[in-house]
Amino acid sequence: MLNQDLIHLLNQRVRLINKKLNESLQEYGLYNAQWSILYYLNNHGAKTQKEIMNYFHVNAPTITRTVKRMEENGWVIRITGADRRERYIELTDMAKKRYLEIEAIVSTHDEEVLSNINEEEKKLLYHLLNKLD
Amino acid sequence: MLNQDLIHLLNQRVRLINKKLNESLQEYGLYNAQWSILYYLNNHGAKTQKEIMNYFHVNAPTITRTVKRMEENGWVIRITGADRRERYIELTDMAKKRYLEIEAIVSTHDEEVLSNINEEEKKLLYHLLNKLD
DNA sequence: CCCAATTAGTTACCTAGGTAAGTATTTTGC
DNA sequence: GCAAAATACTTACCTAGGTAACTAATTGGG
Repeated sequence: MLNQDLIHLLNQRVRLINKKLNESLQEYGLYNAQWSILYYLNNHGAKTQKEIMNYFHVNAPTITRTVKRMEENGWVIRITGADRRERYIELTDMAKKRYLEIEAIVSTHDEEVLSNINEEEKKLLYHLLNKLD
Repeated sequence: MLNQDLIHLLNQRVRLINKKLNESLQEYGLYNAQWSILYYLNNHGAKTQKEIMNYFHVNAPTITRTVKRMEENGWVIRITGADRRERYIELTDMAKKRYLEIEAIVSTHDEEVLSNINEEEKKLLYHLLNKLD
């Protein structure tokens, strides 16, 4: 088992999963990264970009961009905080309204991706991925 | 164990692995996707863009772009085949010369990534990833 | 109290992936 | 044998990730 092959496979699987998810989300004009933020905000309430950044372990410009697209498409609004450097990102009523419907679609996607893996194997996979440096 | 969490983790790990690899490759002006192609061509000889595409399960424009960058930086040359629609991509002497040195750096990276995982776990991880749809 | 350092976010520019539509060449079917 | 279909690649434009350098606002130390 070559290390290279394992990492290669990891990359391929993630590419395919995201491609498939994007196809499922297409009818909503949403993309995978945008869905992730929608999910996070719906379940944790309004957050600053810094908090979103830390949650996803992604750099600041990525959040600026993705949130901007979501704002343009009416999914979120940006509210300046008490600390006026901060921007709180909040779901719009439209986003809250459609959330469950979209979640159902994403859940179906996730189940398909993991359909050949049982609960124990999921735990194992999670455990192994967490061991990667 | 939520499906979502597992897929989320998968994405994060791949992001971090590629980020780290890019840092290691920076001194050569190479990026992860370019290294993958360098590796493939070194070990399999000159290939058409179609063959590279099929090997990596990636779309045609991605290969066009990445190969173009590699050509600009002197890593490969593109040779029109007998079928004049085809472009054979071939490593330059410079690329062949530096290959081993770069491979050593990538190997170190791969070993670091997998340092907490033993041989049996690697096989298991490989097996589980292959079960993803 | 004020100026330097820190922090939150933005902008500009890079690689890497995707789709859709186009060009040039080769194959195929009548 | 030629027109239609298929194939290899390219181009234009999209999202998503990265770094570096910037602005604006807040904090902290002398």
